Amino acid sequence: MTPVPLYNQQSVTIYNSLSGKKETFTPIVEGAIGMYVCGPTVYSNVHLGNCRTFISFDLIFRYLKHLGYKIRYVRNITDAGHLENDADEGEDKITKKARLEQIEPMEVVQRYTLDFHNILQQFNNLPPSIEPTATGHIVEQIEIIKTIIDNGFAYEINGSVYFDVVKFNKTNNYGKLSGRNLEDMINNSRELAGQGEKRNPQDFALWKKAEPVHIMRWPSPWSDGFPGWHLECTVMSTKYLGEEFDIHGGGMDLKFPHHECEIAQGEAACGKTPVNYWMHANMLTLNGKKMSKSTGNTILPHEIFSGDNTILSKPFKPSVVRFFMLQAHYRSIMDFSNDALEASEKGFSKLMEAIQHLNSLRAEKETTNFDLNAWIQRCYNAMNDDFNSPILISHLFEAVKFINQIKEGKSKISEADLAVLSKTLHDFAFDVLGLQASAEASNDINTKLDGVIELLIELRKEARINKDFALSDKIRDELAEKGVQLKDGREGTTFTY
RNA sequence: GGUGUCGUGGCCGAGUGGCUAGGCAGUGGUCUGCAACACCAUCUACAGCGGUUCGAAUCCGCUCGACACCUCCA
Repeated sequence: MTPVPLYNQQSVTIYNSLSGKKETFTPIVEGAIGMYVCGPTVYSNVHLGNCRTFISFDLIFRYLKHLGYKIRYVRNITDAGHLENDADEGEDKITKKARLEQIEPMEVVQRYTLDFHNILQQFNNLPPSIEPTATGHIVEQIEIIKTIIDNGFAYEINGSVYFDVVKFNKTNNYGKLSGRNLEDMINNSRELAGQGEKRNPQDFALWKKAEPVHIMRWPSPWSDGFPGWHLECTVMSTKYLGEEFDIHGGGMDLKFPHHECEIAQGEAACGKTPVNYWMHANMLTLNGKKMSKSTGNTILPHEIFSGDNTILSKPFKPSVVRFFMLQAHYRSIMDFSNDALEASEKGFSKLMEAIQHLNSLRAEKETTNFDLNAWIQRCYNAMNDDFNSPILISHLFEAVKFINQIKEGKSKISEADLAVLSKTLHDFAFDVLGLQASAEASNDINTKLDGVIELLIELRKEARINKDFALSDKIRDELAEKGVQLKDGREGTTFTY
Protein backbone atom coordinates (compact mmCIF):
# COMPACT_ATOMS: atom_id res chain seq x y z
CA MET A 1 0.00 0.00 0.00
CA THR A 2 1.39 3.39 -0.97
CA PRO A 3 1.52 5.74 1.99
CA VAL A 4 -0.44 8.98 1.69
CA PRO A 5 2.08 11.72 0.87
CA LEU A 6 2.58 14.28 3.60
CA TYR A 7 1.46 17.07 1.30
CA ASN A 8 -2.00 15.56 1.32
CA GLN A 9 -2.06 15.79 5.10
CA GLN A 10 -0.58 19.24 5.52
CA SER A 11 -1.94 22.39 3.94
CA VAL A 12 0.74 24.97 3.20
CA THR A 13 -0.07 28.66 3.21
CA ILE A 14 2.21 31.05 1.34
CA TYR A 15 2.32 34.82 1.51
CA ASN A 16 1.99 35.84 -2.12
CA SER A 17 3.59 39.19 -2.89
CA LEU A 18 1.30 39.50 -5.90
CA SER A 19 -1.88 39.55 -3.81
CA GLY A 20 -0.34 40.77 -0.58
CA LYS A 21 -2.07 37.97 1.27
CA LYS A 22 -1.43 34.52 2.59
CA GLU A 23 -2.90 31.99 0.20
CA THR A 24 -3.37 28.24 0.37
CA PHE A 25 -0.69 26.72 -1.81
CA THR A 26 -1.92 24.60 -4.69
CA PRO A 27 0.62 23.58 -7.32
CA ILE A 28 -0.35 23.51 -10.99
CA VAL A 29 0.42 19.79 -11.18
CA GLU A 30 -0.53 17.78 -8.12
CA GLY A 31 2.50 16.64 -6.19
CA ALA A 32 5.00 18.55 -8.32
CA ILE A 33 6.39 22.05 -7.94
CA GLY A 34 8.40 24.35 -10.15
CA MET A 35 10.35 26.99 -8.24
CA TYR A 36 12.64 29.68 -9.62
CA VAL A 37 14.85 31.87 -7.46
CA CYS A 38 16.99 34.74 -8.71
CA GLY A 39 20.61 33.90 -8.02
CA PRO A 40 23.63 36.14 -7.63
CA THR A 41 25.51 38.34 -10.05
CA VAL A 42 28.96 36.84 -9.78
CA TYR A 43 31.19 39.87 -9.80
CA SER A 44 32.27 39.84 -6.15
CA ASN A 45 32.24 37.68 -3.05
CA VAL A 46 28.82 36.73 -1.80
CA HIS A 47 28.04 38.57 1.44
CA LEU A 48 25.97 37.49 4.39
CA GLY A 49 22.91 39.37 3.22
CA ASN A 50 22.94 37.45 -0.04
CA CYS A 51 23.26 34.26 1.93
CA ARG A 52 20.17 35.00 3.96
CA THR A 53 17.97 34.97 0.88
CA PHE A 54 19.40 31.69 -0.32
CA ILE A 55 19.11 30.14 3.13
CA SER A 56 15.48 31.29 3.25
CA PHE A 57 14.69 29.58 -0.02
CA ASP A 58 16.71 26.55 0.99
CA LEU A 59 14.39 26.23 3.99
CA ILE A 60 11.37 26.45 1.69
CA PHE A 61 12.89 23.96 -0.74
CA ARG A 62 13.68 21.56 2.08
CA TYR A 63 10.25 21.76 3.65
CA LEU A 64 8.40 21.23 0.38
CA LYS A 65 10.67 18.25 -0.29
CA HIS A 66 9.99 16.97 3.19
CA LEU A 67 6.29 17.08 2.43
CA GLY A 68 6.94 14.69 -0.43
CA TYR A 69 6.64 17.10 -3.33
CA LYS A 70 8.67 16.46 -6.43
CA ILE A 71 10.23 19.87 -6.83
CA ARG A 72 12.40 21.34 -9.55
CA TYR A 73 14.37 24.22 -8.11
CA VAL A 74 16.01 26.50 -10.68
CA ARG A 75 18.40 29.20 -9.55
CA ASN A 76 20.36 31.19 -12.09
CA ILE A 77 23.86 32.59 -12.15
CA THR A 78 23.95 36.05 -13.65
CA ASP A 79 27.24 36.15 -15.52
CA ALA A 80 26.46 38.78 -18.16
CA GLY A 81 24.05 41.45 -19.18
CA HIS A 82 23.65 43.06 -15.81
CA LEU A 83 23.84 46.78 -16.40
CA GLU A 84 25.68 48.98 -13.99
CA ASN A 85 22.97 51.57 -14.35
CA ASP A 86 20.12 52.42 -16.61
CA ALA A 87 22.06 54.96 -18.62
CA ASP A 88 23.04 54.28 -22.19
CA GLU A 89 26.67 54.22 -21.16
CA GLY A 90 25.84 51.46 -18.74
CA GLU A 91 28.62 48.99 -18.39
CA ASP A 92 28.23 45.35 -17.71
CA LYS A 93 29.16 44.59 -14.10
CA ILE A 94 31.25 41.63 -15.08
CA THR A 95 33.12 43.56 -17.73
CA LYS A 96 33.83 46.40 -15.37
CA LYS A 97 35.27 44.10 -12.79
CA ALA A 98 37.32 42.29 -15.40
CA ARG A 99 38.89 45.50 -16.59
CA LEU A 100 39.68 46.59 -13.05
CA GLU A 101 41.42 43.35 -12.31
CA GLN A 102 42.96 42.87 -15.74
CA ILE A 103 41.56 39.44 -16.29
CA GLU A 104 39.10 37.72 -18.57
CA PRO A 105 35.43 38.28 -17.78
CA MET A 106 34.84 34.58 -17.47
CA GLU A 107 37.68 34.42 -14.97
CA VAL A 108 35.73 36.77 -12.74
CA VAL A 109 32.65 34.65 -13.24
CA GLN A 110 34.51 31.46 -12.41
CA ARG A 111 36.14 32.83 -9.29
CA TYR A 112 32.99 34.20 -7.72
CA THR A 113 30.80 31.31 -8.79
CA LEU A 114 33.15 28.98 -6.94
CA ASP A 115 33.08 31.27 -3.93
CA PHE A 116 29.29 31.32 -4.02
CA HIS A 117 29.03 27.52 -4.17
CA ASN A 118 31.63 27.07 -1.48
CA ILE A 119 29.88 29.41 0.93
CA LEU A 120 26.41 28.01 0.36
CA GLN A 121 27.73 24.52 0.86
CA GLN A 122 29.17 25.53 4.20
CA PHE A 123 25.75 26.82 5.15
CA ASN A 124 24.47 23.36 4.22
CA ASN A 125 22.24 24.64 1.42
CA LEU A 126 21.06 21.94 -0.93
CA PRO A 127 22.09 22.57 -4.52
CA PRO A 128 19.29 23.59 -6.86
CA SER A 129 18.05 21.13 -9.45
CA ILE A 130 19.29 23.32 -12.30
CA GLU A 131 21.66 26.27 -12.10
CA PRO A 132 21.62 27.88 -15.54
CA THR A 133 23.75 30.82 -16.60
CA ALA A 134 22.77 33.87 -18.60
CA THR A 135 25.63 33.42 -21.05
CA GLY A 136 24.47 29.89 -21.73
CA HIS A 137 21.09 31.17 -22.90
CA ILE A 138 21.90 34.01 -25.29
CA VAL A 139 20.20 32.24 -28.19
CA GLU A 140 16.97 31.81 -26.25
CA GLN A 141 17.09 35.43 -25.15
CA ILE A 142 17.41 36.62 -28.74
CA GLU A 143 14.47 34.42 -29.71
CA ILE A 144 12.21 35.79 -26.99
CA ILE A 145 13.12 39.38 -27.94
CA LYS A 146 11.98 38.60 -31.50
CA THR A 147 8.70 37.31 -30.13
CA ILE A 148 8.15 40.38 -27.98
CA ILE A 149 8.88 42.65 -30.95
CA ASP A 150 6.49 40.60 -33.11
CA ASN A 151 3.84 40.94 -30.44
CA GLY A 152 4.32 44.71 -30.58
CA PHE A 153 5.68 45.31 -27.10
CA ALA A 154 9.25 46.23 -27.98
CA TYR A 155 11.04 48.54 -30.38
CA GLU A 156 14.54 48.81 -31.80
CA ILE A 157 16.58 51.98 -31.80
CA ASN A 158 20.24 52.25 -32.85
CA GLY A 159 20.85 48.54 -32.42
CA SER A 160 19.27 48.33 -28.97
CA VAL A 161 15.84 46.92 -28.19
CA TYR A 162 13.60 48.34 -25.47
CA PHE A 163 10.46 47.06 -23.88
CA ASP A 164 7.58 49.49 -24.48
CA VAL A 165 6.17 49.81 -20.99
CA VAL A 166 3.60 52.45 -21.85
CA LYS A 167 2.14 50.40 -24.67
CA PHE A 168 2.20 47.25 -22.57
CA ASN A 169 0.35 49.02 -19.78
CA LYS A 170 -2.56 49.82 -22.13
CA THR A 171 -3.51 46.17 -22.38
CA ASN A 172 -1.79 44.75 -19.31
CA ASN A 173 -0.96 45.98 -15.86
CA TYR A 174 2.59 47.13 -15.35
CA GLY A 175 3.10 47.54 -11.62
CA LYS A 176 0.79 44.91 -10.21
CA LEU A 177 3.53 43.21 -8.25
CA SER A 178 5.14 46.27 -6.75
CA GLY A 179 1.88 48.12 -6.20
CA ARG A 180 2.79 51.03 -8.43
CA ASN A 181 0.92 52.56 -11.24
CA LEU A 182 2.56 53.84 -14.36
CA GLU A 183 1.01 57.32 -14.15
CA ASP A 184 2.61 57.89 -10.75
CA MET A 185 5.91 56.59 -11.98
CA ILE A 186 5.90 58.90 -14.96
CA ASN A 187 4.92 61.89 -12.85
CA ASN A 188 7.33 61.20 -10.03
CA SER A 189 10.32 59.64 -11.69
CA ARG A 190 13.63 61.22 -10.97
CA GLU A 191 15.63 62.79 -13.72
CA LEU A 192 18.34 60.44 -14.86
CA ALA A 193 20.99 61.10 -17.43
CA GLY A 194 21.31 59.12 -20.60
CA GLN A 195 17.77 58.04 -21.26
CA GLY A 196 17.91 59.69 -24.63
CA GLU A 197 16.98 56.99 -27.08
CA LYS A 198 14.20 55.39 -25.06
CA ARG A 199 10.66 56.47 -25.77
CA ASN A 200 9.93 56.55 -22.07
CA PRO A 201 12.09 56.54 -18.96
CA GLN A 202 10.18 53.50 -17.71
CA ASP A 203 11.10 51.44 -20.77
CA PHE A 204 13.79 48.89 -20.04
CA ALA A 205 16.41 47.26 -22.22
CA LEU A 206 15.94 43.83 -23.73
CA TRP A 207 19.07 44.09 -25.85
CA LYS A 208 21.88 46.60 -25.63
CA LYS A 209 24.26 47.45 -28.42
CA ALA A 210 27.81 47.04 -27.12
CA GLU A 211 30.20 49.94 -27.15
CA PRO A 212 33.59 49.18 -28.71
CA VAL A 213 35.22 48.81 -25.26
CA HIS A 214 32.67 46.26 -24.20
CA ILE A 215 34.31 42.84 -24.12
CA MET A 216 31.30 40.58 -23.55
CA ARG A 217 29.23 40.71 -26.73
CA TRP A 218 27.19 38.46 -28.92
CA PRO A 219 25.83 38.85 -32.44
CA SER A 220 22.12 39.46 -32.83
CA PRO A 221 19.74 40.70 -35.55
CA TRP A 222 20.01 44.20 -34.06
CA SER A 223 23.68 44.61 -33.17
CA ASP A 224 26.66 43.01 -31.52
CA GLY A 225 25.64 43.44 -27.95
CA PHE A 226 24.33 41.82 -24.83
CA PRO A 227 20.95 41.03 -23.26
CA GLY A 228 19.19 43.15 -20.66
CA TRP A 229 19.26 41.94 -17.09
CA HIS A 230 15.58 41.16 -16.65
CA LEU A 231 15.44 38.91 -19.66
CA GLU A 232 17.59 36.02 -18.51
CA CYS A 233 15.23 35.07 -15.69
CA THR A 234 12.24 35.08 -18.00
CA VAL A 235 14.04 32.91 -20.51
CA MET A 236 15.48 30.41 -18.10
CA SER A 237 12.38 30.05 -15.96
CA THR A 238 10.26 29.54 -19.07
CA LYS A 239 12.70 27.05 -20.55
CA TYR A 240 12.99 24.85 -17.48
CA LEU A 241 9.68 25.37 -15.70
CA GLY A 242 7.26 26.36 -18.45
CA GLU A 243 5.34 29.49 -19.36
CA GLU A 244 3.39 29.20 -16.13
CA PHE A 245 4.95 27.84 -12.97
CA ASP A 246 4.33 27.75 -9.24
CA ILE A 247 6.82 29.74 -7.21
CA HIS A 248 9.19 32.56 -8.05
CA GLY A 249 11.42 33.87 -5.30
CA GLY A 250 14.15 36.39 -4.74
CA GLY A 251 15.29 39.16 -2.48
CA MET A 252 12.85 41.91 -1.59
CA ASP A 253 15.04 44.41 -3.42
CA LEU A 254 14.38 42.62 -6.70
CA LYS A 255 10.63 43.14 -6.52
CA PHE A 256 10.91 46.34 -8.49
CA PRO A 257 11.92 46.69 -11.19
CA HIS A 258 13.35 43.23 -11.83
CA HIS A 259 10.39 41.03 -11.02
CA GLU A 260 7.90 43.52 -12.35
CA CYS A 261 9.77 43.42 -15.65
CA GLU A 262 9.80 39.64 -15.63
CA ILE A 263 6.02 39.61 -15.39
CA ALA A 264 5.79 42.11 -18.24
CA GLN A 265 8.18 40.10 -20.43
CA GLY A 266 6.39 36.85 -19.71
CA GLU A 267 3.01 38.32 -20.53
CA ALA A 268 4.31 40.10 -23.61
CA ALA A 269 6.01 36.97 -24.94
CA CYS A 270 3.62 34.20 -23.92
CA GLY A 271 0.35 35.96 -23.32
CA LYS A 272 0.06 34.59 -19.82
CA THR A 273 1.24 35.68 -16.43
CA PRO A 274 4.19 33.48 -15.60
CA VAL A 275 4.07 32.93 -11.85
CA ASN A 276 1.37 31.88 -9.39
CA TYR A 277 3.17 32.61 -6.12
CA TRP A 278 5.73 35.38 -5.80
CA MET A 279 7.84 35.13 -2.66
CA HIS A 280 10.24 37.77 -1.38
CA ALA A 281 12.82 37.24 1.31
CA ASN A 282 13.63 40.25 3.42
CA MET A 283 16.95 41.96 3.94
CA LEU A 284 19.66 41.38 6.48
CA THR A 285 20.79 44.67 7.94
CA LEU A 286 24.06 45.71 9.47
CA ASN A 287 23.97 48.71 11.80
CA GLY A 288 20.33 49.09 10.91
CA LYS A 289 21.02 49.49 7.20
CA LYS A 290 20.67 47.04 4.39
CA MET A 291 23.77 45.04 3.53
CA SER A 292 24.80 46.06 0.08
CA LYS A 293 27.75 45.45 -2.17
CA SER A 294 27.57 48.90 -3.66
CA THR A 295 27.66 50.78 -0.35
CA GLY A 296 30.17 48.44 1.23
CA ASN A 297 27.95 47.89 4.26
CA THR A 298 28.61 44.17 4.32
CA ILE A 299 30.07 41.35 6.30
CA LEU A 300 31.42 38.31 4.49
CA PRO A 301 30.75 34.73 5.57
CA HIS A 302 34.43 33.86 5.84
CA GLU A 303 34.91 36.78 8.23
CA ILE A 304 32.31 35.21 10.49
CA PHE A 305 33.74 31.71 10.22
CA SER A 306 37.19 33.03 11.09
CA GLY A 307 36.11 35.78 13.49
CA ASP A 308 38.20 38.18 11.45
CA ASN A 309 36.11 41.31 11.75
CA THR A 310 36.16 44.03 14.35
CA ILE A 311 32.47 43.73 15.19
CA LEU A 312 32.89 40.06 16.12
CA SER A 313 34.09 38.80 19.48
CA LYS A 314 34.92 35.34 18.15
CA PRO A 315 34.40 33.01 15.16
CA PHE A 316 31.00 31.45 14.58
CA LYS A 317 30.23 28.22 12.78
CA PRO A 318 28.05 28.18 9.67
CA SER A 319 25.33 26.22 11.42
CA VAL A 320 25.14 28.80 14.18
CA VAL A 321 24.74 31.56 11.62
CA ARG A 322 22.12 29.53 9.80
CA PHE A 323 20.27 28.90 13.07
CA PHE A 324 20.48 32.60 13.88
CA MET A 325 18.85 33.46 10.57
CA LEU A 326 16.13 30.85 10.90
CA GLN A 327 15.15 32.31 14.26
CA ALA A 328 13.64 35.19 12.30
CA HIS A 329 10.87 34.84 9.75
CA TYR A 330 12.06 35.07 6.15
CA ARG A 331 9.78 38.08 5.47
CA SER A 332 11.08 40.10 8.42
CA ILE A 333 14.00 42.44 8.30
CA MET A 334 16.72 41.03 10.49
CA ASP A 335 19.59 42.89 12.07
CA PHE A 336 23.00 41.31 12.37
CA SER A 337 24.98 41.72 15.56
CA ASN A 338 27.57 39.91 17.58
CA ASP A 339 25.32 39.75 20.66
CA ALA A 340 22.49 38.18 18.70
CA LEU A 341 24.87 35.59 17.23
CA GLU A 342 26.23 34.71 20.65
CA ALA A 343 22.71 34.20 21.98
CA SER A 344 21.91 31.99 19.02
CA GLU A 345 25.06 29.98 19.52
CA LYS A 346 24.05 29.08 23.06
CA GLY A 347 20.53 28.20 22.03
CA PHE A 348 21.85 26.13 19.14
CA SER A 349 24.14 24.14 21.44
CA LYS A 350 21.28 23.53 23.82
CA LEU A 351 19.17 22.15 21.00
CA MET A 352 21.93 19.95 19.62
CA GLU A 353 22.84 18.59 23.04
CA ALA A 354 19.24 17.64 23.73
CA ILE A 355 19.04 15.80 20.42
CA GLN A 356 22.18 13.90 21.36
CA HIS A 357 20.69 13.04 24.74
CA LEU A 358 17.89 11.24 22.92
CA ASN A 359 20.24 8.31 22.35
CA SER A 360 20.88 7.79 26.03
CA LEU A 361 17.33 8.21 27.35
CA ARG A 362 15.77 5.21 29.06
CA ALA A 363 12.27 4.41 27.87
CA GLU A 364 9.52 3.73 30.40
CA LYS A 365 6.13 2.11 30.07
CA GLU A 366 4.34 5.36 29.49
CA THR A 367 4.83 8.97 28.47
CA THR A 368 4.08 11.73 30.95
CA ASN A 369 3.84 15.51 30.73
CA PHE A 370 3.99 15.65 26.94
CA ASP A 371 1.36 15.33 24.23
CA LEU A 372 3.55 14.07 21.43
CA ASN A 373 1.02 14.04 18.61
CA ALA A 374 -0.25 17.51 19.38
CA TRP A 375 3.34 18.74 19.49
CA ILE A 376 4.15 17.21 16.10
CA GLN A 377 1.14 18.85 14.53
CA ARG A 378 2.12 22.19 16.01
CA CYS A 379 5.52 21.83 14.39
CA TYR A 380 3.88 21.21 11.04
CA ASN A 381 1.40 24.03 11.60
CA ALA A 382 4.29 26.42 12.12
CA MET A 383 5.93 25.48 8.83
CA ASN A 384 2.62 25.31 7.02
CA ASP A 385 1.99 28.90 8.02
CA ASP A 386 4.23 30.55 5.44
CA PHE A 387 7.32 28.64 6.58
CA ASN A 388 7.42 30.10 10.07
CA SER A 389 10.76 28.74 11.21
CA PRO A 390 10.97 30.84 14.42
CA ILE A 391 7.76 29.28 15.67
CA LEU A 392 8.99 25.84 14.70
CA ILE A 393 12.18 26.47 16.65
CA SER A 394 10.20 27.56 19.70
CA HIS A 395 8.38 24.22 19.51
CA LEU A 396 11.66 22.36 19.21
CA PHE A 397 12.71 23.98 22.47
CA GLU A 398 9.59 22.58 24.13
CA ALA A 399 10.91 19.17 23.18
CA VAL A 400 14.33 20.13 24.52
CA LYS A 401 12.76 20.96 27.85
CA PHE A 402 10.89 17.66 27.84
CA ILE A 403 14.05 15.70 27.04
CA ASN A 404 15.90 17.39 29.89
CA GLN A 405 13.04 16.61 32.23
CA ILE A 406 13.27 12.95 31.30
CA LYS A 407 16.98 13.12 32.00
CA GLU A 408 16.18 14.59 35.40
CA GLY A 409 13.65 11.85 36.09
CA LYS A 410 10.82 14.37 36.18
CA SER A 411 9.06 13.07 33.08
CA LYS A 412 8.83 9.76 31.31
CA ILE A 413 8.62 8.58 27.73
CA SER A 414 7.55 5.26 26.24
CA GLU A 415 9.73 3.37 23.83
CA ALA A 416 7.38 3.99 20.91
CA ASP A 417 7.11 7.69 21.69
CA LEU A 418 10.86 8.01 22.06
CA ALA A 419 11.32 6.67 18.55
CA VAL A 420 8.72 9.08 17.17
CA LEU A 421 10.11 12.04 19.07
CA SER A 422 13.60 11.26 17.86
CA LYS A 423 12.51 10.90 14.24
CA THR A 424 10.50 14.11 14.32
CA LEU A 425 13.27 16.13 15.91
CA HIS A 426 15.82 14.82 13.44
CA ASP A 427 13.49 15.52 10.52
CA PHE A 428 12.86 19.10 11.53
CA ALA A 429 16.27 20.05 12.85
CA PHE A 430 18.41 18.43 10.17
CA ASP A 431 16.25 17.82 7.09
CA VAL A 432 13.96 20.85 7.23
CA LEU A 433 16.01 23.51 9.02
CA GLY A 434 19.17 22.10 7.52
CA LEU A 435 21.21 22.38 10.70
CA GLN A 436 24.35 20.30 10.98
CA ALA A 437 25.24 18.46 14.13
CA SER A 438 27.23 15.44 13.02
CA ALA A 439 30.35 16.85 11.44
CA GLU A 440 30.64 19.80 13.75
CA ALA A 441 29.61 17.92 16.82
CA SER A 442 32.16 15.21 16.25
CA ASN A 443 34.91 17.78 15.84
CA ASP A 444 33.63 19.48 18.90
CA ILE A 445 33.61 16.22 20.80
CA ASN A 446 37.13 15.39 19.71
CA THR A 447 38.26 18.71 21.07
CA LYS A 448 36.44 18.08 24.29
CA LEU A 449 37.81 14.55 24.53
CA ASP A 450 41.35 15.82 24.20
CA GLY A 451 40.67 18.20 27.04
CA VAL A 452 39.30 15.39 29.17
CA ILE A 453 42.36 13.25 28.61
CA GLU A 454 44.65 16.15 29.42
CA LEU A 455 42.75 16.53 32.66
CA LEU A 456 43.18 12.85 33.53
CA ILE A 457 46.88 13.14 32.84
CA GLU A 458 47.05 16.06 35.21
CA LEU A 459 45.20 14.10 37.91
CA ARG A 460 47.52 11.15 37.43
CA LYS A 461 50.50 13.43 37.82
CA GLU A 462 49.13 14.70 41.12
CA ALA A 463 48.46 11.16 42.28
CA ARG A 464 52.01 10.16 41.48
CA ILE A 465 53.40 13.12 43.36
CA ASN A 466 51.28 12.03 46.34
CA LYS A 467 52.51 8.49 45.84
CA ASP A 468 48.94 7.36 45.28
CA PHE A 469 50.06 4.81 42.74
CA ALA A 470 46.91 2.77 42.93
CA LEU A 471 45.07 5.75 41.47
CA SER A 472 47.75 6.68 38.97
CA ASP A 473 47.98 3.14 37.63
CA LYS A 474 44.22 2.88 37.45
CA ILE A 475 44.07 6.00 35.27
CA ARG A 476 46.85 4.73 33.02
CA ASP A 477 45.57 1.16 32.70
CA GLU A 478 41.93 2.02 32.17
CA LEU A 479 42.78 4.61 29.55
CA ALA A 480 44.92 1.99 27.83
CA GLU A 481 42.01 -0.42 27.95
CA LYS A 482 39.91 2.21 26.14
CA GLY A 483 42.57 2.64 23.48
CA VAL A 484 44.39 5.69 24.82
CA GLN A 485 48.10 5.05 25.30
CA LEU A 486 49.95 7.26 27.78
CA LYS A 487 53.65 7.86 27.24
CA ASP A 488 55.84 9.18 30.02
CA GLY A 489 58.74 11.19 28.73
CA ARG A 490 61.25 13.72 29.97
CA GLU A 491 59.06 16.64 28.97
CA GLY A 492 55.95 15.21 30.57
CA THR A 493 53.22 12.82 29.55
CA THR A 494 51.79 12.60 26.06
CA PHE A 495 49.12 10.34 24.65
CA THR A 496 48.03 8.72 21.41
CA TYR A 497 44.76 7.14 20.34
C1' G B 1 8.85 64.17 -3.53
C1' G B 2 6.05 59.24 -4.66
C1' U B 3 5.01 54.19 -2.89
C1' G B 4 5.29 50.59 0.84
C1' U B 5 6.78 48.14 5.38
C1' C B 6 7.71 48.47 10.34
C1' G B 7 8.25 50.49 15.57
C1' U B 8 7.39 44.42 21.16
C1' G B 9 10.75 43.76 27.66
C1' G B 10 18.56 44.42 28.91
C1' C B 11 19.54 41.94 23.63
C1' C B 12 17.56 39.01 19.38
C1' G B 13 12.90 37.88 17.73
C1' A B 14 7.40 35.45 17.16
C1' G B 15 2.34 36.24 17.61
C1' U B 16 -2.51 37.84 18.58
C1' G B 17 -9.04 41.62 19.59
C1' G B 18 -9.69 38.69 25.78
C1' C B 19 -5.93 32.46 27.25
C1' U B 20 2.49 34.64 29.80
C1' A B 21 5.93 32.42 21.93
C1' G B 22 10.94 31.02 22.09
C1' G B 23 16.34 31.88 22.62
C1' C B 24 20.16 34.81 25.28
C1' A B 25 21.02 37.73 29.66
C1' G B 26 19.17 38.76 35.09
C1' U B 27 17.06 37.16 39.99
C1' G B 28 15.54 33.31 43.81
C1' G B 29 15.64 28.09 44.79
C1' U B 30 16.87 22.45 43.93
C1' C B 31 21.14 19.55 42.65
C1' U B 32 26.76 19.80 43.68
C1' G B 33 32.63 19.24 48.18
C1' C B 34 32.57 24.06 45.12
C1' A B 35 31.15 24.95 40.25
C1' A B 36 29.17 23.99 35.38
C1' C B 37 24.99 21.50 33.11
C1' A B 38 19.99 20.57 34.08
C1' C B 39 15.37 21.33 36.70
C1' C B 40 11.62 24.57 39.39
C1' A B 41 10.06 29.60 40.17
C1' U B 42 10.44 34.68 38.73
C1' C B 43 11.29 40.33 37.05
C1' U B 44 11.87 44.10 32.85
C1' A B 45 6.91 44.68 26.83
C1' C B 46 4.01 45.80 23.04
C1' A B 47 6.68 54.26 20.08
C1' G B 48 3.13 58.52 21.53
C1' C B 49 -1.90 60.58 21.40
C1' G B 50 -6.96 59.92 20.23
C1' G B 51 -11.13 56.62 18.48
C1' U B 52 -14.09 51.83 17.80
C1' U B 53 -15.18 47.80 21.46
C1' C B 54 -17.73 44.75 27.25
C1' G B 55 -12.33 44.35 26.31
C1' A B 56 -6.70 46.45 22.03
C1' A B 57 -0.22 45.76 22.29
C1' U B 58 -3.55 43.43 18.25
C1' C B 59 -8.69 47.18 14.34
C1' C B 60 -9.12 52.71 12.69
C1' G B 61 -7.06 57.87 12.59
C1' C B 62 -3.20 61.25 13.59
C1' U B 63 1.89 62.37 15.37
C1' C B 64 6.87 61.00 15.86
C1' G B 65 10.74 57.67 14.38
C1' A B 66 13.18 53.84 11.40
C1' C B 67 13.86 51.15 7.08
C1' A B 68 13.07 49.68 1.97
C1' C B 69 11.93 50.55 -3.23
C1' C B 70 11.53 54.48 -6.91
C1' U B 71 19.13 53.86 -9.76
C1' C B 72 23.07 48.25 -9.60
C1' C B 73 22.11 45.15 -5.31
C1' A B 74 19.62 38.80 -2.21
